[in-house]
Amino acid sequence: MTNGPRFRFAPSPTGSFHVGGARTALHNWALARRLGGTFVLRIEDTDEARNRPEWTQGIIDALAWIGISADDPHFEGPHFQSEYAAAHVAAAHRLFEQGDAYYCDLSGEQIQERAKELGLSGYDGHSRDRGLGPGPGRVLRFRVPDGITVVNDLVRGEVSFENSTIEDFVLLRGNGTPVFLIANVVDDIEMGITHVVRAEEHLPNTPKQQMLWQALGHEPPQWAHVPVLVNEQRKKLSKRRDKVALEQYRDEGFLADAMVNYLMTLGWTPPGAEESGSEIASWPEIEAAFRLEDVTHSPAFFDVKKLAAFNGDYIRMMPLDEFIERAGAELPIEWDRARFTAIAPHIQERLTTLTEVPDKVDFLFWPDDSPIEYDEASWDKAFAADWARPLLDDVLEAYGAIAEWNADALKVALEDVMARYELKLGKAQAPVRVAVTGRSVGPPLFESLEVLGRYETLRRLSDANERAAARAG
RNA sequence: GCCCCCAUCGUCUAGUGGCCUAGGACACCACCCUUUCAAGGUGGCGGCACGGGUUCGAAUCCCGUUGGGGGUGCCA
Repeated sequence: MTNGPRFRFAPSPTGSFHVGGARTALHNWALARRLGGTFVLRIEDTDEARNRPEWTQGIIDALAWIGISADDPHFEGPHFQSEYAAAHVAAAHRLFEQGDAYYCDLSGEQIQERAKELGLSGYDGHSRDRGLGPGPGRVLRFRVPDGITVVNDLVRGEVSFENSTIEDFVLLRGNGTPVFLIANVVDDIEMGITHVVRAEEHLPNTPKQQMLWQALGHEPPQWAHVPVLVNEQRKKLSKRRDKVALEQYRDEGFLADAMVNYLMTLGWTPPGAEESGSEIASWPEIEAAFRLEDVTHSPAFFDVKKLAAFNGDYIRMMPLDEFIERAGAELPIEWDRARFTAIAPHIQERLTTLTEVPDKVDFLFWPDDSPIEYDEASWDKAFAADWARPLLDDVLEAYGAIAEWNADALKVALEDVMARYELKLGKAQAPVRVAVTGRSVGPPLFESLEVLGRYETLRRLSDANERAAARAG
């Protein structure tokens, strides 16, 4: 608990954690920490249709993954909106008693009919002065006052709304339960929230909420509406169409640091990016520099390609032992760790995500004497030239005679052979690589052979030789 | 329909009236390096939506147009 400004992040539990939510959480978190304030987590669980207890843990875990730790002194919560239901209702009743709200007994169909007749788009304020009291099936509506509501937004400046365009919105449903608008405001008031930083889609709600704050006798908070994240069609990222689950990116081998860094570059630029020629920035740097005033006003496309580029950078920046540990976790349990450790430095700079690791090194873990699965396209290309088979033959002989089985010796031996064919290393290594790994691309060849060992290397070379002979014949 | 927001390279952005012949990042292309593939280096392609103002001067200010997006529930 701190005395500074109080921010809040108020997701509704829906099963997976949206990357857009992660971004706004990060915004709130950066500000709360830098300003010596508090990040309040509130679970908006009042919609019973979509709410399960395990979703809450999912949110906490997701936040922890991106560095928003419930153990941090700047973190408060989780609070549950459902636990404040009595306060929501009480506030609504108070509004009724003050005359700021009134009951209405019109059904949805009736409202639509009236609107159609009157040429309006929504509720016409039919019950404003009918003096109805509470009763079953009656909703409580807020009496929107005349005038103009000006929302002061930290990212957009002043946004004004003509109150006449805002209909008298519902506070309490026919069954007496509160709706989001009032629940949200009452919670924010109860929790002493000073800054509401959320996605732009909430901007149209804001005048209504501001009126509620005022009617309830409080100064509205500082509002800030950050632009939404969109897909390639420029539509708001949605769970239905788009890949938005943070957990999914995590499972696909994306690093939290890369995700956080990338998310923060959407709508904002880390300091010094232009001078350094890089948008890579550590969280402390980001936290120290992030300001709502600097956030862009237009929606940003969530570009997985760029995320992947960041991820590759972050993998390369990892200390080797950390890389070995984390990449090793992606490997099948039965694969020999020492063997992986030996090849690890050679694959670290060749990755985009951690989950690619097994495919990069699998040839080192095939059981001895098992048949090699060749990629046919690679094979055909590597053995197309007529020198390929004789060269492989010579390499097999030369490697059989190698005294010290290490990368340098293996390279020298191949260079001796290829000289006879007047080939360059780039070409000469191709048949050897395909023979041993089954593919035309992979980690540096001689290091791979060193790790693979003499026995398997010779055996695979020999197998390939036979196959090449069979095909030639 | 109505309300609100937005508009710089394909994408993310820098830019707050002269420093802009518009800068960087991702992507793409070429070259270099090279043991394949990467990584790295160098270079290139590519943008201020349009039209009016204001001003000595506009990417930057104003108006309009067009185009996008969001909201418009007894969901959150």
